[in-house]
Amino acid sequence: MSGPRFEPVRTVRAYERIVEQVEEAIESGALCPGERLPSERDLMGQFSVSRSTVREALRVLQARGLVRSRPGDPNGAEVQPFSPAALHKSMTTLARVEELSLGELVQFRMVLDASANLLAARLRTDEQLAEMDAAIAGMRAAVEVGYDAFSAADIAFHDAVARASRNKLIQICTDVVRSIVLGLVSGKIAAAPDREALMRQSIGHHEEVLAAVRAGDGPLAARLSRQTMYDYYVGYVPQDERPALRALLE
Amino acid sequence: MSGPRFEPVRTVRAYERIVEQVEEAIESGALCPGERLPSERDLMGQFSVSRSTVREALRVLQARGLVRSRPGDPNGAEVQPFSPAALHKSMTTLARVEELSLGELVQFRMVLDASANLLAARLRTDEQLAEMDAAIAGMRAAVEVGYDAFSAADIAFHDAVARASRNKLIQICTDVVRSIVLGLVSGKIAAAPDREALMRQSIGHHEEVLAAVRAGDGPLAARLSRQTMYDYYVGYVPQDERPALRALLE
DNA sequence: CTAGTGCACTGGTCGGACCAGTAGGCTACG
DNA sequence: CGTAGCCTACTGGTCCGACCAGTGCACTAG
Repeated sequence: MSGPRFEPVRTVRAYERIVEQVEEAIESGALCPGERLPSERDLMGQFSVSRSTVREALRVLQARGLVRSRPGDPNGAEVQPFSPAALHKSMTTLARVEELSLGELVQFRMVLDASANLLAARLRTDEQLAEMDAAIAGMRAAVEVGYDAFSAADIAFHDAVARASRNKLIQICTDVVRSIVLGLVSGKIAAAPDREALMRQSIGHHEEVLAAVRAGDGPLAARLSRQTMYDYYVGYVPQDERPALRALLE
Repeated sequence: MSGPRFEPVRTVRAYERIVEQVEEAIESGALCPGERLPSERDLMGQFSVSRSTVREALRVLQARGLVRSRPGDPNGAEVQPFSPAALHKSMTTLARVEELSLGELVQFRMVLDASANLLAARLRTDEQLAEMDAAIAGMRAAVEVGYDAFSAADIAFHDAVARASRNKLIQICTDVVRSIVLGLVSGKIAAAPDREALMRQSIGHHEEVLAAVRAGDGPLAARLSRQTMYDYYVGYVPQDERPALRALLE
């Protein structure tokens, strides 16, 4: 039997075709960030569809972070530079819907940050090293100011390390996962009675990590960074999840 | 001067409010996967907006993978179980728009896979070990069959390891990044003249990794897995990106 | 020459309409 | 009595026309 193998036909909605075409134009570089799409009324002519259909397509493109439209703008929707906002959104959703635990998130940060340090120890430039120095100086100055300033300086340090890894994926995932973790625990940290001691301890740890990066000792920097993050967050991770975190500390 | 600090008012579109409400209902668990939303005509009553507005909201929710609607379905849109499809989409966009290089992608896979192996060596169950055995047996059997079957068995192995890590984030990111990498190189691998030799070499490497996981030697499993992936993909990575990959091999 | 005012356009929203599907109840036939 | 087939009452997808509140720009009045 088995005649010609027919595939089930997928009915494609009109607005999906529009999304595909615009997406292709953007991803291929035919449309660059900052450029404008034609107005909705023009697009309905070009695609031979109604404005409702054009608008549904634009809503999807906007949800994916590719374009943005402003009411009243005499030009059409603006092509956006890529931002991890969409990535962030879907990962946040994942964290809430799939019940990603704080332990898993911290564990993932340990993996990413350790890798970034491992690579940074080999690939960092002197400028990046200076950025890390400045970030730690900022942390030290921020102890007196408050937790928010401290956290900002801490983020600056980890961002500098991530950039030094020269891997954009590591940078972006680091950023996304960190903001989710901080959203879960920053309130608790800010309210901790011994937060000043925690901050001072964290600064010492960061200095050790930076010394390893400066010395070009990647494995050491990775191990120290894992330990640093473990110590900083372990207090907020449920007891039964801690063994999984310790599994990363050799 | 400095009177009361006024914040700029953010004009919120009607459809965004709808998205927020439905999103909240899903993420809080008030709406579970498989449940149905009211029909669009019901929703326009509940939200006191027109159907166009309801539809734009549904388009956004659908783009985020939270709901799915079928024409003709007497029930409304169906709440979807979380799928990494949206994550996959935004990461693929990132890869195209931001010109994520193959080197960065492979490097990220090395990081993820090594971490998964490190954790799996400690946390794996006997069943998961059996799955990995079966996957390698499948790889061996598939050498004669062809590259597609081999690749499928290879994927099964890495999936088993990722599951054994007990970190959902690692599992999902592994899946997403792998499919992007395979989309870039699977054609080249399938066409490689020496692909049978490559497959046999890969099987040997996987066996070594599995032995380390079985023995509970996490660091060894991690190192071997990095080496395995490096050897498998290095031929497709441009010369100038290879040093960054080797930086992960200590 | 500048400050102010319209105007022509934008996107956001509304309401109504039609179509092609689907599901499930109803009917008529075996 | 059981079932095959039709029928209806819905669904989502698309279209149309309209109105509103914004925005940018050209034009005008001082």
